[in-house]
Amino acid sequence: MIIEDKSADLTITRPEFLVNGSDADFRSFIYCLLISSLHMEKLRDQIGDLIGVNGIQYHILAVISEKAPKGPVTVGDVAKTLQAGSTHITMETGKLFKQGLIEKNPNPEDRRSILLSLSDKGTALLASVMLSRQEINDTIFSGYSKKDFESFQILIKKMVGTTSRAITVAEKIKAEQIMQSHAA
Amino acid sequence: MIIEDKSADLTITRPEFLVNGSDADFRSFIYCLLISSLHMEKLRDQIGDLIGVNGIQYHILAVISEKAPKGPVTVGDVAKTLQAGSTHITMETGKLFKQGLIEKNPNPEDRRSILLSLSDKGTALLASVMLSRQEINDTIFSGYSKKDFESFQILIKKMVGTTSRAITVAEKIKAEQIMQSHAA
DNA sequence: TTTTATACTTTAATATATAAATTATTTATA
DNA sequence: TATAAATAATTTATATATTAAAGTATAAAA
Repeated sequence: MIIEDKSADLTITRPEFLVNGSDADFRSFIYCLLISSLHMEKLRDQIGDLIGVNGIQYHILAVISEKAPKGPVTVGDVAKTLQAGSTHITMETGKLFKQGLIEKNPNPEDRRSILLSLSDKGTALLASVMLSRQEINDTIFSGYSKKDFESFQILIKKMVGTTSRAITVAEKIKAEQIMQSHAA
Repeated sequence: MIIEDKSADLTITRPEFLVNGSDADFRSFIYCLLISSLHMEKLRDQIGDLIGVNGIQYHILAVISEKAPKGPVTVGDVAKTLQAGSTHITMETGKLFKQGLIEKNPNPEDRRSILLSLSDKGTALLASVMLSRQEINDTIFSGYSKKDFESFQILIKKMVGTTSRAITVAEKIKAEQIMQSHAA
Protein backbone atom coordinates (compact mmCIF):
# COMPACT_ATOMS: atom_id res chain seq x y z
CA MET A 1 0.00 0.00 0.00
CA ILE A 2 1.26 3.42 -0.95
CA ILE A 3 0.73 6.11 1.62
CA GLU A 4 0.07 9.50 0.11
CA ASP A 5 0.14 12.69 2.12
CA LYS A 6 -2.86 14.88 1.65
CA SER A 7 -1.76 17.76 -0.55
CA ALA A 8 -2.50 20.28 2.20
CA ASP A 9 0.17 18.62 4.36
CA LEU A 10 2.90 18.87 1.75
CA THR A 11 5.70 21.37 2.22
CA ILE A 12 6.35 21.43 -1.50
CA THR A 13 3.93 20.74 -4.35
CA ARG A 14 6.22 20.14 -7.34
CA PRO A 15 5.83 16.46 -8.26
CA GLU A 16 9.55 16.16 -9.05
CA PHE A 17 10.24 16.40 -5.33
CA LEU A 18 7.66 13.91 -4.15
CA VAL A 19 8.27 10.20 -3.69
CA ASN A 20 5.08 8.15 -3.71
CA GLY A 21 3.25 11.41 -3.19
CA SER A 22 5.16 12.10 0.02
CA ASP A 23 7.49 15.01 0.75
CA ALA A 24 9.41 13.03 3.36
CA ASP A 25 12.60 13.04 1.29
CA PHE A 26 12.28 16.74 0.67
CA ARG A 27 11.84 17.44 4.38
CA SER A 28 14.90 15.38 5.17
CA PHE A 29 16.78 17.31 2.49
CA ILE A 30 15.85 20.63 4.07
CA TYR A 31 16.85 19.24 7.43
CA CYS A 32 20.30 18.30 6.09
CA LEU A 33 20.65 21.72 4.52
CA LEU A 34 19.95 23.44 7.82
CA ILE A 35 22.24 21.18 9.83
CA SER A 36 25.14 21.61 7.45
CA SER A 37 24.58 25.37 7.55
CA LEU A 38 24.85 25.26 11.33
CA HIS A 39 28.02 23.22 11.01
CA MET A 40 29.57 25.69 8.57
CA GLU A 41 28.79 28.56 10.91
CA LYS A 42 30.27 26.67 13.83
CA LEU A 43 33.43 26.01 11.81
CA ARG A 44 33.75 29.71 11.05
CA ASP A 45 33.54 30.41 14.79
CA GLN A 46 36.09 27.72 15.52
CA ILE A 47 38.63 29.07 13.02
CA GLY A 48 38.09 32.53 14.48
CA ASP A 49 38.68 31.12 17.93
CA LEU A 50 42.06 29.80 16.81
CA ILE A 51 43.20 33.39 16.32
CA GLY A 52 41.26 34.95 19.17
CA VAL A 53 38.42 36.58 17.25
CA ASN A 54 34.78 35.67 16.76
CA GLY A 55 33.33 34.11 13.62
CA ILE A 56 32.26 37.32 11.95
CA GLN A 57 35.54 39.04 12.72
CA TYR A 58 37.42 36.17 11.15
CA HIS A 59 35.16 36.38 8.13
CA ILE A 60 35.78 40.12 7.84
CA LEU A 61 39.53 39.55 7.93
CA ALA A 62 39.18 36.89 5.24
CA VAL A 63 37.09 39.17 3.03
CA ILE A 64 39.51 42.07 3.36
CA SER A 65 42.43 39.77 2.67
CA GLU A 66 40.78 38.47 -0.48
CA LYS A 67 39.41 41.74 -1.85
CA ALA A 68 41.97 44.34 -0.83
CA PRO A 69 44.57 43.27 -3.42
CA LYS A 70 41.95 43.75 -6.14
CA GLY A 71 40.87 47.22 -5.09
CA PRO A 72 39.65 49.40 -2.24
CA VAL A 73 37.46 47.77 0.39
CA THR A 74 35.04 49.88 2.42
CA VAL A 75 32.86 49.07 5.42
CA GLY A 76 29.87 49.02 3.11
CA ASP A 77 31.58 46.57 0.76
CA VAL A 78 32.16 44.16 3.62
CA ALA A 79 28.59 44.57 4.83
CA LYS A 80 27.26 43.79 1.37
CA THR A 81 29.53 40.77 0.96
CA LEU A 82 28.58 39.33 4.32
CA GLN A 83 24.95 40.43 3.92
CA ALA A 84 25.10 42.01 7.36
CA GLY A 85 24.07 45.44 8.57
CA SER A 86 26.69 48.13 8.08
CA THR A 87 26.12 49.06 11.72
CA HIS A 88 27.28 45.65 12.72
CA ILE A 89 30.34 45.76 10.46
CA THR A 90 31.27 49.19 11.80
CA MET A 91 31.34 47.78 15.32
CA GLU A 92 33.26 44.64 14.45
CA THR A 93 35.82 46.42 12.29
CA GLY A 94 36.18 48.87 15.17
CA LYS A 95 37.15 46.00 17.46
CA LEU A 96 39.55 44.61 14.87
CA PHE A 97 41.13 48.04 14.56
CA LYS A 98 41.57 48.31 18.33
CA GLN A 99 43.28 44.93 18.28
CA GLY A 100 45.62 46.24 15.62
CA LEU A 101 44.54 43.65 13.05
CA ILE A 102 43.28 46.06 10.40
CA GLU A 103 43.97 49.58 9.25
CA LYS A 104 41.38 52.21 8.50
CA ASN A 105 42.29 55.00 6.10
CA PRO A 106 40.15 57.73 4.64
CA ASN A 107 39.21 57.10 1.03
CA PRO A 108 40.76 59.93 -1.01
CA GLU A 109 38.13 59.42 -3.73
CA ASP A 110 35.18 59.74 -1.35
CA ARG A 111 35.87 61.13 2.05
CA ARG A 112 32.64 59.73 3.47
CA SER A 113 33.98 56.23 3.17
CA ILE A 114 36.87 54.43 4.76
CA LEU A 115 39.30 51.96 3.26
CA LEU A 116 39.99 48.81 5.19
CA SER A 117 43.17 46.80 4.91
CA LEU A 118 44.96 44.18 6.94
CA SER A 119 47.80 45.34 9.17
CA ASP A 120 51.00 43.32 9.22
CA LYS A 121 49.78 41.80 12.45
CA GLY A 122 46.44 40.90 10.86
CA THR A 123 48.14 39.45 7.81
CA ALA A 124 50.40 37.32 9.97
CA LEU A 125 47.52 36.18 12.15
CA LEU A 126 45.43 35.16 9.17
CA ALA A 127 48.43 33.37 7.64
CA SER A 128 48.84 31.47 10.89
CA VAL A 129 45.50 29.67 10.42
CA MET A 130 45.97 28.92 6.74
CA LEU A 131 47.06 25.33 7.32
CA SER A 132 44.14 24.74 9.66
CA ARG A 133 41.75 26.20 7.09
CA GLN A 134 43.15 23.84 4.49
CA GLU A 135 42.84 20.85 6.78
CA ILE A 136 39.25 21.75 7.66
CA ASN A 137 38.20 22.42 4.06
CA ASP A 138 39.89 19.25 2.90
CA THR A 139 37.89 17.36 5.51
CA ILE A 140 34.60 18.95 4.48
CA PHE A 141 35.11 17.92 0.90
CA SER A 142 36.73 14.58 1.39
CA GLY A 143 34.87 11.99 -0.64
CA TYR A 144 33.72 14.52 -3.22
CA SER A 145 34.92 14.05 -6.77
CA LYS A 146 35.69 16.81 -9.24
CA LYS A 147 32.35 16.11 -10.86
CA ASP A 148 30.59 16.30 -7.48
CA PHE A 149 32.19 19.66 -6.88
CA GLU A 150 31.12 20.96 -10.27
CA SER A 151 27.48 19.89 -9.87
CA PHE A 152 27.40 21.06 -6.29
CA GLN A 153 28.69 24.45 -7.35
CA ILE A 154 26.00 24.82 -10.00
CA LEU A 155 23.22 23.70 -7.66
CA ILE A 156 24.25 26.03 -4.85
CA LYS A 157 24.87 29.00 -7.10
CA LYS A 158 21.35 28.64 -8.45
CA MET A 159 19.99 28.45 -4.92
CA VAL A 160 21.40 31.85 -3.97
CA GLY A 161 19.11 33.26 -6.65
CA THR A 162 16.04 31.20 -5.85
CA THR A 163 16.23 31.73 -2.09
CA SER A 164 16.60 35.42 -2.76
CA ARG A 165 13.41 35.34 -4.80
CA ALA A 166 11.72 33.28 -2.11
CA ILE A 167 12.47 36.04 0.39
CA THR A 168 10.68 38.46 -1.90
CA VAL A 169 7.76 36.04 -2.15
CA ALA A 170 7.61 35.84 1.65
CA GLU A 171 7.65 39.63 1.88
CA LYS A 172 4.78 39.79 -0.59
CA ILE A 173 2.80 37.26 1.45
CA LYS A 174 3.43 39.30 4.58
CA ALA A 175 2.30 42.48 2.87
CA GLU A 176 -0.92 40.80 1.73
CA GLN A 177 -1.50 39.55 5.26
CA ILE A 178 -1.21 43.07 6.61
CA MET A 179 -3.51 44.42 3.91
CA GLN A 180 -6.15 41.86 4.79
CA SER A 181 -5.91 42.56 8.49
CA HIS A 182 -6.48 46.24 7.79
CA ALA A 183 -9.44 45.49 5.57
CA ALA A 184 -11.04 43.33 8.25
CA MET B 1 49.75 33.19 -18.79
CA ILE B 2 48.34 31.01 -16.06
CA ILE B 3 48.30 32.54 -12.64
CA GLU B 4 48.82 30.04 -9.87
CA ASP B 5 48.23 30.84 -6.22
CA LYS B 6 51.07 29.90 -3.96
CA SER B 7 50.03 26.76 -2.12
CA ALA B 8 50.20 28.56 1.24
CA ASP B 9 47.43 30.89 0.06
CA LEU B 10 45.04 28.13 -0.90
CA THR B 11 41.99 27.48 1.25
CA ILE B 12 41.81 23.92 0.01
CA THR B 13 44.60 21.70 -1.26
CA ARG B 14 42.76 18.91 -3.07
CA PRO B 15 43.59 19.33 -6.78
CA GLU B 16 40.04 18.37 -7.78
CA PHE B 17 38.86 21.69 -6.44
CA LEU B 18 41.47 23.87 -8.06
CA VAL B 19 41.12 25.51 -11.45
CA ASN B 20 44.47 26.46 -12.99
CA GLY B 21 45.92 26.02 -9.54
CA SER B 22 43.58 28.61 -8.08
CA ASP B 23 40.94 28.10 -5.41
CA ALA B 24 38.89 31.06 -6.65
CA ASP B 25 35.99 28.83 -7.72
CA PHE B 26 36.07 27.04 -4.41
CA ARG B 27 35.97 30.31 -2.49
CA SER B 28 33.04 31.48 -4.54
CA PHE B 29 31.35 28.17 -3.83
CA ILE B 30 31.80 28.59 -0.08
CA TYR B 31 30.49 32.12 -0.42
CA CYS B 32 27.33 30.88 -2.16
CA LEU B 33 26.88 28.23 0.50
CA LEU B 34 27.02 30.81 3.28
CA ILE B 35 24.70 33.24 1.53
CA SER B 36 22.09 30.62 0.80
CA SER B 37 22.31 29.51 4.43
CA LEU B 38 21.59 33.06 5.53
CA HIS B 39 18.67 33.17 3.12
CA MET B 40 17.24 29.92 4.46
CA GLU B 41 17.45 31.23 7.99
CA LYS B 42 15.80 34.47 7.00
CA LEU B 43 12.99 32.51 5.34
CA ARG B 44 12.44 30.56 8.52
CA ASP B 45 12.14 33.83 10.41
CA GLN B 46 9.74 35.18 7.81
CA ILE B 47 7.43 32.17 7.95
CA GLY B 48 7.47 32.41 11.74
CA ASP B 49 6.59 36.06 11.46
CA LEU B 50 3.50 35.16 9.42
CA ILE B 51 2.12 33.39 12.49
CA GLY B 52 3.53 35.72 15.12
CA VAL B 53 6.43 33.63 16.40
CA ASN B 54 10.16 33.81 15.83
CA GLY B 55 12.13 31.53 13.55
CA ILE B 56 13.13 28.99 16.15
CA GLN B 57 9.64 28.82 17.60
CA TYR B 58 8.23 28.15 14.16
CA HIS B 59 10.83 25.45 13.67
CA ILE B 60 9.93 23.88 17.01
CA LEU B 61 6.26 23.81 16.03
CA ALA B 62 7.17 22.22 12.71
CA VAL B 63 9.32 19.56 14.39
CA ILE B 64 6.64 18.68 16.91
CA SER B 65 4.05 18.54 14.17
CA GLU B 66 6.17 16.16 12.15
CA LYS B 67 7.42 13.93 14.94
CA ALA B 68 4.54 13.77 17.40
CA PRO B 69 2.39 11.46 15.23
CA LYS B 70 5.27 8.99 15.12
CA GLY B 71 5.93 8.90 18.85
CA PRO B 72 6.56 10.94 21.98
CA VAL B 73 8.54 14.17 21.58
CA THR B 74 10.48 15.58 24.53
CA VAL B 75 12.34 18.86 25.03
CA GLY B 76 15.59 16.97 24.58
CA ASP B 77 14.41 15.46 21.30
CA VAL B 78 13.69 18.88 19.90
CA ALA B 79 17.04 20.21 21.13
CA LYS B 80 18.84 17.35 19.44
CA THR B 81 16.92 17.77 16.19
CA LEU B 82 17.55 21.50 16.05
CA GLN B 83 21.09 21.11 17.39
CA ALA B 84 20.36 23.76 19.99
CA GLY B 85 20.93 23.81 23.74
CA SER B 86 18.15 22.25 25.79
CA THR B 87 18.18 25.44 27.88
CA HIS B 88 17.18 27.37 24.83
CA ILE B 89 14.45 24.93 23.86
CA THR B 90 13.05 24.96 27.39
CA MET B 91 12.67 28.73 27.19
CA GLU B 92 11.16 28.79 23.71
CA THR B 93 8.75 25.93 24.38
CA GLY B 94 7.82 27.78 27.56
CA LYS B 95 6.81 30.79 25.47
CA LEU B 96 4.90 28.62 23.01
CA PHE B 97 3.08 27.02 25.94
CA LYS B 98 2.12 30.41 27.37
CA GLN B 99 0.76 31.36 23.96
CA GLY B 100 -1.34 28.21 24.04
CA LEU B 101 0.29 26.78 20.92
CA ILE B 102 1.67 23.60 22.47
CA GLU B 103 0.83 21.27 25.32
CA LYS B 104 3.26 19.92 27.88
CA ASN B 105 2.43 16.68 29.61
CA PRO B 106 4.48 14.59 31.98
CA ASN B 107 5.92 11.51 30.35
CA PRO B 108 4.37 8.51 32.16
CA GLU B 109 7.35 6.38 31.14
CA ASP B 110 9.92 8.78 32.57
CA ARG B 111 8.72 11.46 34.90
CA ARG B 112 11.86 13.55 34.40
CA SER B 113 10.88 14.28 30.86
CA ILE B 114 7.98 16.11 29.31
CA LEU B 115 5.99 15.30 26.22
CA LEU B 116 5.33 18.09 23.78
CA SER B 117 2.40 18.21 21.41
CA LEU B 118 0.61 20.84 19.38
CA SER B 119 -2.58 22.27 20.84
CA ASP B 120 -5.60 22.70 18.56
CA LYS B 121 -4.65 26.35 18.32
CA GLY B 122 -1.08 25.47 17.38
CA THR B 123 -2.23 22.94 14.82
CA ALA B 124 -4.54 25.48 13.24
CA LEU B 125 -1.89 28.16 13.22
CA LEU B 126 0.64 25.90 11.56
CA ALA B 127 -1.96 24.80 9.01
CA SER B 128 -2.62 28.45 8.23
CA VAL B 129 0.91 28.92 6.81
CA MET B 130 0.98 25.67 4.86
CA LEU B 131 0.14 27.34 1.55
CA SER B 132 2.79 29.98 2.13
CA ARG B 133 5.33 27.29 2.95
CA GLN B 134 4.47 25.54 -0.29
CA GLU B 135 4.76 28.72 -2.30
CA ILE B 136 8.11 29.55 -0.73
CA ASN B 137 9.54 26.05 -1.15
CA ASP B 138 8.28 25.88 -4.72
CA THR B 139 10.11 29.14 -5.37
CA ILE B 140 13.35 27.92 -3.80
CA PHE B 141 13.36 24.86 -6.01
CA SER B 142 12.00 26.31 -9.18
CA GLY B 143 14.31 25.46 -12.05
CA TYR B 144 15.55 22.28 -10.38
CA SER B 145 14.86 19.02 -12.14
CA LYS B 146 14.14 15.71 -10.46
CA LYS B 147 17.70 14.72 -11.23
CA ASP B 148 19.01 17.96 -9.72
CA PHE B 149 17.08 17.25 -6.57
CA GLU B 150 18.43 13.73 -6.34
CA SER B 151 22.06 14.77 -6.77
CA PHE B 152 21.60 17.74 -4.48
CA GLN B 153 20.16 15.49 -1.81
CA ILE B 154 23.11 13.11 -2.01
CA LEU B 155 25.67 15.93 -1.95
CA ILE B 156 24.11 17.67 1.03
CA LYS B 157 23.51 14.51 3.00
CA LYS B 158 27.19 13.67 2.65
CA MET B 159 28.12 17.15 3.80
CA VAL B 160 26.32 16.77 7.13
CA GLY B 161 28.80 13.99 7.85
CA THR B 162 31.91 15.70 6.55
CA THR B 163 31.20 19.03 8.27
CA SER B 164 30.59 17.14 11.46
CA ARG B 165 34.01 15.52 11.12
CA ALA B 166 35.54 18.88 10.26
CA ILE B 167 34.24 20.23 13.58
CA THR B 168 36.08 17.43 15.33
CA VAL B 169 39.22 18.28 13.34
CA ALA B 170 38.91 21.91 14.41
CA GLU B 171 38.51 20.85 18.03
CA LYS B 172 41.63 18.73 17.74
CA ILE B 173 43.56 21.67 16.28
CA LYS B 174 42.38 23.87 19.13
CA ALA B 175 43.43 21.27 21.70
CA GLU B 176 46.90 21.08 20.14
CA GLN B 177 47.14 24.85 20.18
CA ILE B 178 46.38 24.91 23.90
CA MET B 179 48.89 22.13 24.57
CA GLN B 180 51.61 24.06 22.77
CA SER B 181 50.86 27.26 24.61
CA HIS B 182 51.19 25.41 27.91
CA ALA B 183 54.46 23.82 26.84
CA ALA B 184 55.89 27.20 25.88
C1' DT C 1 21.92 2.03 49.51
C1' DT C 2 24.95 5.08 47.40
C1' DT C 3 26.60 6.95 43.38
C1' DT C 4 26.20 8.53 38.90
C1' DA C 5 23.71 10.05 35.07
C1' DT C 6 19.77 12.20 32.85
C1' DA C 7 15.81 15.62 31.74
C1' DC C 8 14.39 19.68 32.46
C1' DT C 9 14.18 24.27 34.54
C1' DT C 10 15.65 28.78 36.42
C1' DT C 11 18.47 32.69 36.78
C1' DA C 12 21.98 35.32 35.22
C1' DA C 13 25.38 36.62 32.07
C1' DT C 14 27.03 37.24 27.50
C1' DA C 15 26.87 37.64 22.62
C1' DT C 16 24.74 39.13 18.62
C1' DA C 17 22.00 41.98 15.83
C1' DT C 18 19.09 45.94 14.79
C1' DA C 19 16.96 50.64 15.06
C1' DA C 20 17.19 55.49 15.37
C1' DA C 21 19.54 59.48 15.30
C1' DT C 22 23.92 62.08 13.96
C1' DT C 23 27.81 63.82 11.22
C1' DA C 24 30.23 64.44 7.14
C1' DT C 25 30.27 64.22 2.51
C1' DT C 26 28.71 63.67 -2.19
C1' DT C 27 25.41 63.96 -5.99
C1' DA C 28 21.52 65.85 -8.33
C1' DT C 29 18.68 69.55 -9.55
C1' DA C 30 16.50 73.92 -9.71
C1' DT D 1 25.45 78.58 -7.06
C1' DA D 2 22.23 77.13 -3.63
C1' DT D 3 19.36 73.75 -1.98
C1' DA D 4 17.70 69.26 -1.44
C1' DA D 5 18.32 64.43 -1.42
C1' DA D 6 21.17 60.50 -0.93
C1' DT D 7 25.07 57.96 0.93
C1' DA D 8 28.87 56.17 4.25
C1' DA D 9 30.06 55.57 8.51
C1' DT D 10 29.41 56.06 13.36
C1' DT D 11 27.24 56.29 18.04
C1' DT D 12 23.92 55.14 21.36
C1' DA D 13 20.43 52.52 22.88
C1' DT D 14 17.77 48.52 22.64
C1' DA D 15 16.12 44.08 21.48
C1' DT D 16 16.98 39.41 20.64
C1' DA D 17 19.43 35.17 20.87
C1' DT D 18 22.41 32.08 23.05
C1' DT D 19 25.00 29.97 26.57
C1' DA D 20 26.68 29.03 31.40
C1' DA D 21 26.02 27.67 36.05
C1' DA D 22 23.43 25.91 39.50
C1' DG D 23 19.38 23.45 41.07
C1' DT D 24 15.45 19.92 41.25
C1' DA D 25 13.51 15.67 40.33
C1' DT D 26 13.89 11.22 38.67
C1' DA D 27 16.07 7.10 36.91
C1' DA D 28 19.68 3.68 36.36
C1' DA D 29 23.87 1.39 37.85
C1' DA D 30 27.23 -0.25 41.18
